[in-house]
Amino acid sequence: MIKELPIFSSVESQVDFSKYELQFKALADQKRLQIMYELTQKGSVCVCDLVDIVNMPQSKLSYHLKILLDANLITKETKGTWSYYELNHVEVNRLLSPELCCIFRKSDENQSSGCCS
Amino acid sequence: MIKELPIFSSVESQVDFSKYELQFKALADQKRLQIMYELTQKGSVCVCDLVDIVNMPQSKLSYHLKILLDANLITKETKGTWSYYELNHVEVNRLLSPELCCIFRKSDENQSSGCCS
DNA sequence: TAGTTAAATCAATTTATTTTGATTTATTTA
DNA sequence: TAAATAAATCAAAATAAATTGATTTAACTA
Repeated sequence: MIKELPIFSSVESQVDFSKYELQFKALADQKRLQIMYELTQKGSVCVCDLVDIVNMPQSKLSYHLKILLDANLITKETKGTWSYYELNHVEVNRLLSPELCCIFRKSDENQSSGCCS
Repeated sequence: MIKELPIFSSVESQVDFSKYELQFKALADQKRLQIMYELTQKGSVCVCDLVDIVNMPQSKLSYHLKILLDANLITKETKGTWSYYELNHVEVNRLLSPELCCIFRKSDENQSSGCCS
């Protein structure tokens, strides 16, 4: 069996995937996906409540929220002592398929698109 | 300042995100994203060529290919001694946004959707 | 058959990420 | 003002993932 010659350029096609790496890293954890899911369900939630919802020690939750925030997948608004977090729907939609976005979309806000079977 | 009472159920909404965790973990690496990109560009590529294309030692490449394969993001076909890998477009499209999928779609095969500006 | 090449696997090391509990800073309430 | 609560941060320990070079298995070729 004779193999045809490879057609490759040793000039590396350097596309910068660093932003995606950061975002996929943030998504690559069940705990963080659950946090995102709960934010989808409940809208805006403060850390003090989220601690009970996801059943996590506060410092651990804070760590994971920071990773999601740095990846721009959630947003934060501080009111006095409390910090409220929300899903960044725009960025999530930019990244994930309509099918997947559905998981992070409340069932009563199914817009235009024909997803969410 | 008085905070409203939390409305949460301590009954954990256990959605299973394990499959997504696996897939996002596979995507959460620039080297693997580059491998996927090259498979998109070149179609079906054997490991022996890919070694030069992505400029990686063989055992390292093999390790990363396995992670992508286990996540069902690529497929493998063995012909004799050679193993040819391809992008699993169906699965990638199922997971990622049209915008993102464009990165993993050859420029001459832009179908229906109005993406790839 | 002997030698060569392709590609997977292995074990050891290195590097990165996560968890933990304590501390800190800021804000609020009594 | 003093005590209490919210949430971020820190350093250490624990876990997990990636890299390396060597080895192995299989298939091809001379």
